[in-house]
Amino acid sequence: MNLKQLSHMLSLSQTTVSRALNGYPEVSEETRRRVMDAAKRHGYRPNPSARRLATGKSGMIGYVLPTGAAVDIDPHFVEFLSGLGDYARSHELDLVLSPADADDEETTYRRIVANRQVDAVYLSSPRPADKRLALVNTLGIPFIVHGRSEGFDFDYPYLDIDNEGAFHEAARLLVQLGHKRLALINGNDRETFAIHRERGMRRALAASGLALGERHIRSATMTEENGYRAARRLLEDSEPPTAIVCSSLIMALGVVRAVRDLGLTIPGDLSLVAHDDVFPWLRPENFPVPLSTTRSSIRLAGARVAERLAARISGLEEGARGEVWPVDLVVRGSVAGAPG
Amino acid sequence: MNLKQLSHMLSLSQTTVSRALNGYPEVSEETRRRVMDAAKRHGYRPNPSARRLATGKSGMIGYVLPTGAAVDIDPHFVEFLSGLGDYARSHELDLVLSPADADDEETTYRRIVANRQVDAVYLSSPRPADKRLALVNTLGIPFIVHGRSEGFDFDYPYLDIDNEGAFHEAARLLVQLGHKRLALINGNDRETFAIHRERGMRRALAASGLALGERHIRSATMTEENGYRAARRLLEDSEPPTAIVCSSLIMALGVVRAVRDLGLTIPGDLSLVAHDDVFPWLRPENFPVPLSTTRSSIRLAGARVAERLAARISGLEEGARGEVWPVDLVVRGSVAGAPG
DNA sequence: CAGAATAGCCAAAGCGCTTTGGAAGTCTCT
DNA sequence: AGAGACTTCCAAAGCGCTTTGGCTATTCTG
Repeated sequence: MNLKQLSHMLSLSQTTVSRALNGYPEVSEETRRRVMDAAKRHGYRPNPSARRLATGKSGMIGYVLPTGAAVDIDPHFVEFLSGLGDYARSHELDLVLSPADADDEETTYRRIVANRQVDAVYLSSPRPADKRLALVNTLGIPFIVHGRSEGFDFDYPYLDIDNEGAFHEAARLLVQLGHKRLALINGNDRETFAIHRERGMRRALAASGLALGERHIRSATMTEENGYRAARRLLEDSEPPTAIVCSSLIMALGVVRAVRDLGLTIPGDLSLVAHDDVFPWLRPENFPVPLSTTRSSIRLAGARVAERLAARISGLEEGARGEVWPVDLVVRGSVAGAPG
Repeated sequence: MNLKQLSHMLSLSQTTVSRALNGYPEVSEETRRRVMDAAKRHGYRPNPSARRLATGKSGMIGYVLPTGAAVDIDPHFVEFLSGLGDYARSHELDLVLSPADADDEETTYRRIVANRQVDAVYLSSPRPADKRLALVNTLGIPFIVHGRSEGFDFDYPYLDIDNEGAFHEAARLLVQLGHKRLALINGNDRETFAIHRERGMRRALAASGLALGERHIRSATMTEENGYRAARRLLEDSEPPTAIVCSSLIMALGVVRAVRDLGLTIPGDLSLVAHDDVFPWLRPENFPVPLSTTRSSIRLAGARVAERLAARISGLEEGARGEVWPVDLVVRGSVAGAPG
């Protein structure tokens, strides 16, 4: 069933039927109802390919997926996707993942924009002065950044959590508990979120006249192994920290293992706080010692990004609106007063 | 730059230019070269929307993503995706994720094939007599199943690992080590992979005159917490197992925690083997006691599925070829002879 | 060397939708 | 009653590609 058949069936022109279906005003209410009815009854669905060709709109949102033998997709991605899907489903929005060589995402961005494959894109894990962001901005396709960049002379729409505030609060709590030597096990420090977290922590320490020594910061991709290594390094130092703030639950697993291997205990010898993106399959309350966390559901963020993307596509949202979500600090058994 | 302009520029018809570009034989080699050159020089890229409308082919592969507030996307998905992306990238194949209500995926499948949004789809986590599989089979769109179903009177193309063989081997090893009371902590037992694993284990036990008691099988979605609960249940039983085979690394985390909580040790009191899909962020050799595993890279599977999907789209692969990958058994410190 | 086959090219007809630029019909106002 | 302003609909021109059905030369057959 296509437009031609449907309109013939109704003894109307394709124009009128098309307009009736798409809610244009220049068609009488009665006609519109008649058309709508017939369309529903015959299960008419406009052919998206044809519509695309005519309008240039695809009804899809895009994401450029960096790939390569050495590139691992972050498991956070899947949770974000859950949220995105939740929203997209109810709006018949599809998501197209365009895999790109991690060393050359630009070509792919240019391609999907030139081809008008998607109506909007989102970017994630931005870095300061991220090239992708500048590119997408000049290409003129609607977009939203999940996270933030820095160092641009233009504004852009984003959704981010208050990483700085979260780690500020976490550190402040630890300081209040009497800790003087804090350490940070961060994610990849070329990404903005990691920079913000470090900044938050430094600010909290500075407020009490303390500092975060260079040897007390470790940064690496967020795997269990890297958490372990970082913790070993820190704890075997001559001046080991009495509290660690950690950028991810997965790394925290490694930290816990290191603490055990060294015969130490949480929170007796070490207080631990980690950031929790809320995975269904790994929960901080189920750590050997329930883990204190800064918590923010990445899934909710996914849904919100989808919602805003949809709004931008339909012109309901404009401008460079930034949105920053507060982060909960959830205190559990893994923190205690500083030892000794 | 579109076809019209390009052909005008070459003083050729659109027909000829189109054919030259698409490798049709009825154009002379010299002309083809001339056309190819000009196309490259001017960066001509055929408009995919137009091509789609004309041919019905989209150059994308599809995946229907079950979503919903109560639905969690498996973290394995992201690893599979890495592999898929690896292959797809080099072939300019995009992947479109169509989120669907987990209770009604059928509508979405029908939509994407009716709309010809994708040239092929893949299914994952199939169950016995999986409706999606029957549906996709009758809809006539090229597809590949990642995993296997059972109980159909037709064959279908799939890629699966030898789950039965893997768990057979794992159990056999444990039996050889003298274990008599084995337990299985499985994934969702409505999925075929879980059924196969159970079958493999039963077969190994039966071969030695042993059996897998109902109380020694637990099945749940693969989270740390479920692993913990299952292990507690098993180990606090009046006849606790001396060895556990576990369907995932994430669940194994929970098992390890339970063992600790109960004051037991691995492998002294309990031998443990788990299946490892090879996550970059959680490695069995880094468990408190290095974990023995049945190992199969889900990422490689993703790449292979993409490759076969591409082959099916271009008609290079036909028929219902099933492909089953063997699984490595990797023995590490978490297994030992049965206690006392 | 006539007739058949083949190679190489082209005009035009789709693919199924949206949108432009009217054209008729109906009302309103002076 | 005629001019202007709406309202409601339509024919036809795209969107940019592929593909069908020829139409010329050129080459091959017997």
